[in-house]
Amino acid sequence: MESVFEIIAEPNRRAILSLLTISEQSVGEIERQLRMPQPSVSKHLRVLREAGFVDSTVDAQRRLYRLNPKPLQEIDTWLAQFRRFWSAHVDALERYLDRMEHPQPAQSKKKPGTKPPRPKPRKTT
Amino acid sequence: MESVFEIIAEPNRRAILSLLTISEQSVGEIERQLRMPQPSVSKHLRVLREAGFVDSTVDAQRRLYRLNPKPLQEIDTWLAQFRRFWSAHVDALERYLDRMEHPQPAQSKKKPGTKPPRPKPRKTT
DNA sequence: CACGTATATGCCACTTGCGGTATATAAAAG
DNA sequence: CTTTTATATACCGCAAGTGGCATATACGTG
Repeated sequence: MESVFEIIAEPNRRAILSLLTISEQSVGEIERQLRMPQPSVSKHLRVLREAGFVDSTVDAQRRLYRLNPKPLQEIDTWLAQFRRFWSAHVDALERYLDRMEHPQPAQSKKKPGTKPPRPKPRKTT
Repeated sequence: MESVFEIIAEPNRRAILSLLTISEQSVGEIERQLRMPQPSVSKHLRVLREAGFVDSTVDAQRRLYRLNPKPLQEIDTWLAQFRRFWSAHVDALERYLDRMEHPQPAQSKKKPGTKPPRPKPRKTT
């Protein structure tokens, strides 16, 4: 359970994280809303807490849990390297729309690519 | 191994995906660059292929694998719901810099929030 | 203090994924 | 056709994560 990716691999933990985007919640509230046994909730919260996905504060007998975005940012950072791959489609659409808006204005100079290199088109598998 | 999250939970698979951002690669090339045993590479590629993370084409005895961004977009979409949480820090910085630039101009009316609601400040755990 | 509520933890059984090794398949080379 | 190269698959053993259940801990209430 070292990496952030393993943490969010568990569906119930992802559900808890999503739930906490609404507002902070006690264990009991999570238990009821997600309809999962209390020990299970506590265990998953423990994992999330130790991995830094959530913080908790004490409110009498309750523990209030709230989201901590740091580890999720880490995942977002890892994803960054792949963004250019799906922006490829958008770029193609952009070029298409551009041609629609400016129907061949004589000989416009080709704009030097300001965006990161795009993956080559691929033949289907 | 149903969900995309479980797929990317495995470090070697993430390494393969990162490697494929450079260009398409054969099994042998991946094997050498990542220094992992060939059966291991093939197994992970199988998982990635069946989950739609990669496509493959045949080149004689070789199989060329290349990235397919679709499932990664899915992860990105899931992450979207948390983005407002880390933009919170940026907002705080923005407000700070704003105060620096405009040193208390009498009583400036509080600008109504145009951005999505921000999580409340939290007392430390 | 006894009791109820809220949460955490310990234990156990089960499943599943991974690494390793050997082997099968398939195409090229000789 | 035999051999070599490239990749896939089958089998096995192990480790780790998860769910379920019982129980411990801690706080509030009467």
